[in-house]
Amino acid sequence: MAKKPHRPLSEDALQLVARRFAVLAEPMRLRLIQALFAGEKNVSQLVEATGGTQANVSRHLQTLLAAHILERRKEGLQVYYSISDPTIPPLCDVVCGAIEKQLARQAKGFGK
Amino acid sequence: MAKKPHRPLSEDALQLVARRFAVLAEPMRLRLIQALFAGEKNVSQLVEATGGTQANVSRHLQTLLAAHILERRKEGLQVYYSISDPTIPPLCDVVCGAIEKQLARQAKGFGK
DNA sequence: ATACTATATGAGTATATGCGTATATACTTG
DNA sequence: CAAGTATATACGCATATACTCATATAGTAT
Repeated sequence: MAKKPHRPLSEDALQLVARRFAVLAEPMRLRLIQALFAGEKNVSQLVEATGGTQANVSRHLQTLLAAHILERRKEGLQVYYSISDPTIPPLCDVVCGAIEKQLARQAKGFGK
Repeated sequence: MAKKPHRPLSEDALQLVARRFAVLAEPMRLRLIQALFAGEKNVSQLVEATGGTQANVSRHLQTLLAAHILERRKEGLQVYYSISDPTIPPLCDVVCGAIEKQLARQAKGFGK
């Protein structure tokens, strides 16, 4: 089975892809994901790592959870979150690479 | 030079990454990108391919252009757009793969 | 010049979403 | 049971952005 090229996406799939990108389009959520690259953390640790408020961190964690990007594990009072979607790290790598090129281009004077 | 793992992103880089994801978080823009996988097209062709209005298609094209995802080429009255960022196809592949898994999971009854 | 075509943009409106404050829920301990 | 701690959520406000309609701009042709 050869690798398929880009087949057209159904309308439903399109909405899901857009939704997935939207979930990743918030700096605070990216901070959370980044903090979790090192391994699972509980909410308090994530509040500290990101500098956000507890309410806001919790909200964003729910968003990432609903998107099946994170998973949670309860241990007494604490809730530990970790990255459950293996496509997230390579995804971030690709985008970061593109951003770095863009930043490098801008550093040289981006008038083209 | 070994491949670097995930180094922490600067605040600026974080904003840019978030912005990039946001640009990709609209179904119409994904439709445009998808239509352009096959090669460059002018605005009228993209209007037809996506089923959007001319004004809306044009606006989204400007957004993609500003994000350095597309490039434009004028030929008389027509303006031809094409994908200029080589990271876009692999990016879409990764996300589409994840979405397909998610859809497959849902299809089997997603109560876990 | 005028008329026509292709594309871009300004204005207004509707919807979505992020954040802060306060409160609710869940769990532990005494 | 009450009190305390960790996490989640409801509400309201402010802002961002997608969309439509109308118009502006750029280029072609007569």
